[in-house]
Amino acid sequence: MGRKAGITLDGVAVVATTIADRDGLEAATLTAVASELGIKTPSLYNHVNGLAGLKRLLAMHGAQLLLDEFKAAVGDRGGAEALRAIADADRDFATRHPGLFESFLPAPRLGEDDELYDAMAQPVYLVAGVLLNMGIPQEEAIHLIRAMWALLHGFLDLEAKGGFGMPVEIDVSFDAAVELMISGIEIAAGNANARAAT
Amino acid sequence: MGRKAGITLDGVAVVATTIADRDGLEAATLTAVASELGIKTPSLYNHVNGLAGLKRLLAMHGAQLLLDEFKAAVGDRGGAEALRAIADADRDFATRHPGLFESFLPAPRLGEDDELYDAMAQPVYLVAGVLLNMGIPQEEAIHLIRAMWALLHGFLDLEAKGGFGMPVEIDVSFDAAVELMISGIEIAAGNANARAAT
DNA sequence: TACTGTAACTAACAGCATTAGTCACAAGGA
DNA sequence: TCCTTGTGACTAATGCTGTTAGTTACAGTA
Repeated sequence: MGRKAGITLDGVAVVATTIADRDGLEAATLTAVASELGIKTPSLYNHVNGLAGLKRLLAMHGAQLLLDEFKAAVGDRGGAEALRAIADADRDFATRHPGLFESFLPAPRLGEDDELYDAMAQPVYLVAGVLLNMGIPQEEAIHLIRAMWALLHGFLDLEAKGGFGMPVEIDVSFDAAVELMISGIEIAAGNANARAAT
Repeated sequence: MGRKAGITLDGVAVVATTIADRDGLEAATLTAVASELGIKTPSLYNHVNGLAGLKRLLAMHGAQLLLDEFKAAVGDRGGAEALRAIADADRDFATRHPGLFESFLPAPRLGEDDELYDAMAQPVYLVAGVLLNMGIPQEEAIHLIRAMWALLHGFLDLEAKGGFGMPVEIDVSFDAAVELMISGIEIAAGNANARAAT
């Protein structure tokens, strides 16, 4: 006994992600993760600060993955096309990683866990960048980002948890909702640019 | 021992709601509820089918309360005014009953628990009624309801869980998001009515 | 008055997170 | 080469969940 089992923090994250996505976030217990890794539960404390630490690791892992996928989806596009790409990538992510996606919230309060806060803010900053590039002034962009983020989060959460009743034509609904939001944003951008031109 | 303690299902619901709203949904355990009621944990099984039953009771209670508040808020208004009233009532509800609000999702799959499914669908039907009265055809209304519902749910969930970062000007953001959605709905209603007039 | 159902109880157990204390191995320095 | 030290596994034990089984006192009804 006392052998090293070659366990890395990344390995823990991957195993926890697999379990969370397969069996639901609440199934990603210390016991389940340890068992999957072939070690006893208390040994996990050498890698992670209890259950809270495991959840944090999951959120961190998810935030980085989501940012990567956003960047890949956006490429060098901008404007409405970039927003559509982000929306689709977000839904794709939520579909492929339901457990990880769920671990995203609650967000830490600012000053509580700055590193995690920062990681989770990155995808939002990316959206912010798109809006600012469209010519929307910062004071206005805050509200539009929140609206966009709320729509995406709400839609995907409802979809994941069956809150839409019958799962009929949800693809159409998603596209319609995103287009609705994008038109609103484009109108705001148009107004802002018109003001700037005078 | 063996005395009746005069406990009603409604009493259980009220106590559970109080705890959930005060200390968070996860604090509404069988032990906590039983303790607050002055009985032992296993005795709760005479009223409620375990923890799942308690959560169900909470969701049921919340759905009915929300429907009442929606109806009171809407009154005999219609159109955009009704939608604004619903949005504000929803946010008000989420603020006053954070635990209860959280218990709303996950929704049961259709056929799994029809009574709860129906109770949770009522508030949605109310929104549906408003849209149909605005002249929006049913096929289109489905998508708009989902968008509206997703926006509200997402916004309130993010707000409750601190997902917006700094809590600055959230009132403004909420109004802006709701107005954005309502303009989209009004445009759709205008188009539909124009088509109908020809 | 006897009967029956309800709603409380005690006892016991399993699964979870968590803490404390122990021990084997691997690596680095004398 | 040997000794020291730190890492990362372990066992043991605790407390808090929910849950089941079996028991018992009371209230209302036949």
